[in-house]
Amino acid sequence: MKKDDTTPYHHGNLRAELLKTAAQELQSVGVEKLSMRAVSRALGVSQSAPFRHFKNKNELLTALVEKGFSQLAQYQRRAKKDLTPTEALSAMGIAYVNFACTHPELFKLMFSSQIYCEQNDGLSESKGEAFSGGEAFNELLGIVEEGIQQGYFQERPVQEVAFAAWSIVHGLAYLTIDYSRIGIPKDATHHLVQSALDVFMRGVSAEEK
Amino acid sequence: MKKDDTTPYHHGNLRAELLKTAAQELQSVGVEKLSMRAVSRALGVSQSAPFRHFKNKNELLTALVEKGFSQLAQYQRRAKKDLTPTEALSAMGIAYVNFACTHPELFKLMFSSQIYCEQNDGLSESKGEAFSGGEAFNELLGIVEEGIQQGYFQERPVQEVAFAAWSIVHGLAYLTIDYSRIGIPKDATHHLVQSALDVFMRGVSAEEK
DNA sequence: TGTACATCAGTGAACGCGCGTTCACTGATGTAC
DNA sequence: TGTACATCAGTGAACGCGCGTTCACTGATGTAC
Repeated sequence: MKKDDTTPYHHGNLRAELLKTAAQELQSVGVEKLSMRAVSRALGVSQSAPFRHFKNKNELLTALVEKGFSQLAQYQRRAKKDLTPTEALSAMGIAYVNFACTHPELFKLMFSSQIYCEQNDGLSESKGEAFSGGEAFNELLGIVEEGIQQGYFQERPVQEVAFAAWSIVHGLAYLTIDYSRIGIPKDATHHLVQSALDVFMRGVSAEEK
Repeated sequence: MKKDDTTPYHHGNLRAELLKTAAQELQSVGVEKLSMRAVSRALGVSQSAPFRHFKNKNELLTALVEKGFSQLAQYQRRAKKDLTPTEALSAMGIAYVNFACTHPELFKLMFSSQIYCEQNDGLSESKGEAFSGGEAFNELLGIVEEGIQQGYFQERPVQEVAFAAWSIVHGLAYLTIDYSRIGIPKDATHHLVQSALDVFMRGVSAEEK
């Protein structure tokens, strides 16, 4: 056990560094080219070292995804601070898209569900919590409920509205990621996201325009 | 050259069969586990045979994706037949989601942009046409324009509305694919899609409600 | 119609690659008395 | 404070695997005269 957290031992806090390096590697080469060996190499450590900290590759990826989800939830929480439900919903949407654009490969991995499906059929129970983006979705449900109660949004089943909101930002996220190199110029993206959210807000709003 | 198209030669129309088998394989194992060798094996043909018909794996995948896009456009065209713009837009959205759910792996591959990015940097010009889902997006632009001109939809820049529409159905498609095994029960999906589209249509509609 | 030749569409062996994971090991760290 | 021992976190060699792709080949098909 280390007393000195600031200056780790010569053989330091490998687990944390593995996660950090794996995240960088993921970002730069994508999931399908992410290899345990490359991560080890990047850290100057033997290729078997990671297996002291993660049972297998899948477990490393799972840890990455979990970190991703909590980071996303953080983005959301920050975005909605001190805003009316209408503004908050919009801000959270933009935060979602921003997260996706800042960490495109991580974002895709988070939602690819390719981690659990391959092997751990037995562990399915945990997915509902960790993998449906539960925390972030709960934020969303909260805002929507508030918005309806306070008369900002039209009366509709909360889950339906939340799901619709999730859909549009999810779509925006994917389109922005996949088409940033193609077709759509980078600077147009923000405007397109904004106007798509406007359309959505109008669809959900209690006011008549 | 074959005169008898119905009964191909003993060594038949391999190219077409490769595409068909690759599509099945893609559907059942996903892109990252799709291998040329597996396709060859499935067809009972030597593992080098495919390379007579496709320069490399990338070219096979590209062909698959192209077929996918034209099939998607077909879904769209069928859906909108003889409907008002409002109904058509909604029907096309449902068709889009249906396509995605029927061919989830193909759909993901189509939009993953992992095909071109790896190698063919020189071929980027063609992407605008084939890969931005051009044909399908044009269908969409057409409907939106019509809808605005005929007073069904609120006045707004056509591209913006079309992009917003695309976003929501794209998001619905991805969420439905990735969460069909998780959380959301299969039969709830259709209802959620429908209600998300309702919200969107309200946001875009010219009528005040 | 028959022969000679070119082309086409397969075969099968081989290449080199990077990967995930295991295993016996070693040296450093932490703990008990 | 010092010694004996257990545990921990690395090493490096090796395993077996499936892959994409190449290459010299062969046999069937198509073409010209």
